[in-house]
Amino acid sequence: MTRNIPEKPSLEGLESKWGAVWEEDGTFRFDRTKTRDEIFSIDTPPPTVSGSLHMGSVFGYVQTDAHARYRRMSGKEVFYPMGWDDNGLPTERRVQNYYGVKCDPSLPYDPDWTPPAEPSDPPVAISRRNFVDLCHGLTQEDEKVFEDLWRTMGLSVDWTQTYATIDHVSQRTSQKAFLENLARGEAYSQDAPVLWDIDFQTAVAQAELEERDRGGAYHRVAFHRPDGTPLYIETTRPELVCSCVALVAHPEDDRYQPLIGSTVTSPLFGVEVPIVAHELADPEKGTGIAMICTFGDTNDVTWWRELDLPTRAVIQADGRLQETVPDWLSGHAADVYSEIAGLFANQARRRMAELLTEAGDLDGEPREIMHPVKFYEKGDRPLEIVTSRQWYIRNGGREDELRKELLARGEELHWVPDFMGVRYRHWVEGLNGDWLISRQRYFGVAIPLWYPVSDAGQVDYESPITPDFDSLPIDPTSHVPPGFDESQRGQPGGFVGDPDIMDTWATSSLTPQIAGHWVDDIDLFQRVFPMDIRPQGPEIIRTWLFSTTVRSHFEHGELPWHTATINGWILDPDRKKMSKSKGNVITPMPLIEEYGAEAVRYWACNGRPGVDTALDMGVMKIGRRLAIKVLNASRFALGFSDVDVDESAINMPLDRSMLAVLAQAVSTATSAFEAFDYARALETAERSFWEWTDDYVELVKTRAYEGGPDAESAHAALQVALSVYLRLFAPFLPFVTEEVWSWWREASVHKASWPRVDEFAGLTDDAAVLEIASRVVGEVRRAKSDAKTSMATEVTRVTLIGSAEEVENAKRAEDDILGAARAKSIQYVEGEFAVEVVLVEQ
RNA sequence: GGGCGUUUAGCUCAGUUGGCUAGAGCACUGCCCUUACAAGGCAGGGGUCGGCGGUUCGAGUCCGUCAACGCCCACCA
Repeated sequence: MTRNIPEKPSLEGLESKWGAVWEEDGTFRFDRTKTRDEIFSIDTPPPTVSGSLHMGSVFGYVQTDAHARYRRMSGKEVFYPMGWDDNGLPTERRVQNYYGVKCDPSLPYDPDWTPPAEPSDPPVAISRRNFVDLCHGLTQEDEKVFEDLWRTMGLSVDWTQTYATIDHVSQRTSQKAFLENLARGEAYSQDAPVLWDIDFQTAVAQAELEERDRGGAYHRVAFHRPDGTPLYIETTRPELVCSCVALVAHPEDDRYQPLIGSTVTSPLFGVEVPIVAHELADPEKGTGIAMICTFGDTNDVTWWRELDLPTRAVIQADGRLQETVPDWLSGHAADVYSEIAGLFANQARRRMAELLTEAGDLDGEPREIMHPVKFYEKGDRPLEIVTSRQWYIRNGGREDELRKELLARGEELHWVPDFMGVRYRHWVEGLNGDWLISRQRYFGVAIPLWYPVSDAGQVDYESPITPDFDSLPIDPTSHVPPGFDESQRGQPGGFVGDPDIMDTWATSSLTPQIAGHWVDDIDLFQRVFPMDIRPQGPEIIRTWLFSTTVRSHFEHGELPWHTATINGWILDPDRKKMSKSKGNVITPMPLIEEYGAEAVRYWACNGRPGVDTALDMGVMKIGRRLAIKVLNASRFALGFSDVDVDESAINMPLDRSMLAVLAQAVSTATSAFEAFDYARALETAERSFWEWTDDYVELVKTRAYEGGPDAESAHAALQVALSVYLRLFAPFLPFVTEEVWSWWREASVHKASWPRVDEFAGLTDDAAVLEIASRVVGEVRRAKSDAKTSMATEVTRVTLIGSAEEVENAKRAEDDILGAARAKSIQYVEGEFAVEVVLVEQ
């Protein structure tokens, strides 16, 4: 092929130019005829499309892309799909805000309804189906934005292999896997207290909790013993005195031991409650004796369950205390309760403090404290505990045997970096319950079950009716179970559909099965599963990584992937974690426009695996400079000939020495990539390339311009080296390397083979030749710099003082040294290394 | 309260199994339009490798301990 080298190569426009070519040519299209051992499969994280774009999104994906490109060049067929996580609460919340709507499942579907032009305030109530339609529509727009970003960044995903966690295949996969879990007894439902978000009005799982420090106050409240003496407890939740079912102290606490088994009455309400003993009661906290309410915190749930206490719940799903007076209160107690009925917990708390004070049962002023309070990670108000029927998948939180098996999976998984495995272990060891997967929300995969209704009108939750696999996905609120018809919905002798959806993790825990088409293309699935790598962020080890492991363990009896590569956090330039709440999120597009996609990629690939990395425009500038350098150096290296020069021309010691040095770099970069250390591979290539341009290129210049066979050797060596450097950089700088490749090669550099050391067989000489030549020229440059003169200045005489070996090696590159030094002659003296330079005749 | 990670030049970071005067880029200083590159090149100044204590012929690297920062987990009395 004839070389076609532009006069003034530039980075401008390369992203769109090559993005279009790759799409057109199907460069990254997956070839499914390959077998499992020939394939490298990636369980790409589906980004939450309703979330904000920020540099954190770019960071990990680019690192993975670099690795994918390495594997592709190494001869693997890379299965690199892209998913969109559009399922679930984040999308619902975005739709609510974007259009000013809220979902009211009691409303009928209105096929003609269109969203208001401006977000409506207050929100318009719409039917569940209208609401879900809006979610679908908006997520498609959001997905487009992400796809554009990924394409601009040059991710080498196969864009024909995309999925969305709410699409047909995902729903089918999710429902089928759930039904399999149910059939094997791995999924079950239970009516029990759960952590509950009062704003979203849904149950939440342990994995979605976070604790936030909130102000509270210890209220020292008097209960009364039969003889009237007060017994003080301390509580931050005096509004729950009406829900108190017992007081609890540690069994070995001498202060309270004599009271165990006796009763006290609650203040204001006069309810008689027992004093019980349990190890969980901490003698150090408060007065050492605590009030057990149903339910103020997860401790209460434990005590209630283990001590078999009655239930006296007043907090409703909306977070308010119920309006009607509870049946365990009457007379004066009922009057007191009416003071707090219908209030939110925090309002009731203040009122109760006043009432307790009036009654003389509050000792002193409430004592302000800061304490950790459980929140739903996406929520704004503290979680309450509400009893409700929910679906669970076993995860070892309640069974030692399963927990051990899942811990063993964590050991079996190859973690990069390895210390990330500890986070998995700690999470599994710390689980305190099974995985709650049902959510009382709308936009998600339905729990594919109906329940029979008895002739007496009772719903039988213990005998769910399941759909046929072929009918999946189904929506039990609109589809009818086999053997029934719609008129029997909700009727005695009929059925009801489960109104709940599954949590988003219940579906995204199946991404290998979804991307690999487990439900509808088992041939493809077997070619890609178990996947090679799962790249992801550290914060979702407890959710995504763990839940995917659980599902695969149950469904396939093996790990879903061989290796998990965990990326670090992105910190803002002040080294603070970027988060929306801090308002320091930096979006990628402006940076890409300013520095170019390759500069941003360079920055991302400079972050070490798993290491938190600060956003640094300085690093991006270096990346941009490197890309420009690649263009210019390539122009030089290819500019001596119109066609390829035969490698057999490479016979000059300096050229062969350079190739020996280059072979070293190839070896190092390759082993770095094999260890998933893209950053070291980049650093190796970059350092080597920079030395190549600074030293070798300067040394060879004079000879390269002279013509003749010695020049041919240089031309061929430059060409071989450039071919290697372009391929070493291709995973990191896909656009500029492709551009240069196209000047003199037919196919894509991304389909070229990763450089191998055996390419240099027969082309190398002692690396020491280039090394000594570079040192001598370096000393000459220093002399010129010290003399404050141009590097073009002629040198009268150079004297190299060195060992016999150094002298010998220098002699083998003497003409090149003289040319680069602009020297007329060089003399050699044996001794300790030094270079004497005489600039002008003395 | 526990766990993990980080701490190396003013800034952002390398430093693979312990081994010669600790590296890079940015920033700073000086010089240079040298036929790939002046939105560049060349050269240079700058570091008690967080503190303390060990192991060793030798420690940025291994061990102990303390501190700061970050993240994760932990029963809200």
